[in-house]
Amino acid sequence: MPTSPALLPVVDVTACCAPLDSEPLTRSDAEALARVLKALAEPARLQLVSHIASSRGEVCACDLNGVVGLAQPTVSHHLRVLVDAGILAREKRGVWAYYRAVPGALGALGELLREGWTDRAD
Amino acid sequence: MPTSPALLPVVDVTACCAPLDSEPLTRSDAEALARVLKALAEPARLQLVSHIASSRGEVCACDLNGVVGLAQPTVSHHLRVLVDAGILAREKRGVWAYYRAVPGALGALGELLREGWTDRAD
DNA sequence: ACCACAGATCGACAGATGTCAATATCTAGG
DNA sequence: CCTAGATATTGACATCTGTCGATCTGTGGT
Repeated sequence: MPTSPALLPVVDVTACCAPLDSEPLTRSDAEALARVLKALAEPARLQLVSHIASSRGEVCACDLNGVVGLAQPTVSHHLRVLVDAGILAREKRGVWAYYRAVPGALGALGELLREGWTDRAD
Repeated sequence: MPTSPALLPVVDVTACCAPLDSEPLTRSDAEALARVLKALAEPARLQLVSHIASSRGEVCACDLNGVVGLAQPTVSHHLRVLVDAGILAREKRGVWAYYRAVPGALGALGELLREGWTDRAD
């Protein structure tokens, strides 16, 4: 296999813990969850993720440089953080790098937060 | 007025923005969202929130000091961050402080993240 | 081989953040 | 009023984090 081998880094947010309100998080679960949340908890990264997600499919890094008003190394850094967290996936084709949202990643995170808080009215 | 007046700080995460994958976040929306996510993106705070949420109802601060292995001022600091973010609400009765989860807060956040990522398979 | 360009990495720096000891504030009893 | 106890606030400190300029690493074309 010539090109990029991995396409699913996927941090296991879903495997991290129970719905969050069913039982208290252990320290290590909390650390795992915090790692992913930290990756998201930054305005520029939220804009990048939102831009990529709303365009459905992949986005060239060259387009992302313009999205937030930051220098190219900074954007590259933010994208790296998001990839490391399993939120985005990167594929390099030729000179260009394409980013896409990892399917289940943020969905699982959302579920985790939503579970017990939306309408627990019983 | 003697006692505590407000009981619903409630940061408007829900009013912040569209489902996140429908259109790119503006800078200010991203900043608002990041503020709330930053409050959550810390292991100790996640444990505190989880502990409070899983016990349904209110929890005395005196019980929370033991939950994470941190000094009392540190726990107080973390709780303050969570209250400021609209995730927890505090009510002081006598010498004791009771914390509870703000009903819609994290639910809305979860929805926001979940919306476009779970199974967008069309 | 060379050049031009896209993107990643490095090094440095300012500002934010988590932590705790010490102290302050407030409440309830005596 | 004074003491005891529970939280909150302050000050200091080390670490983490976002930012950018400079540089490195590739790829594609000539």
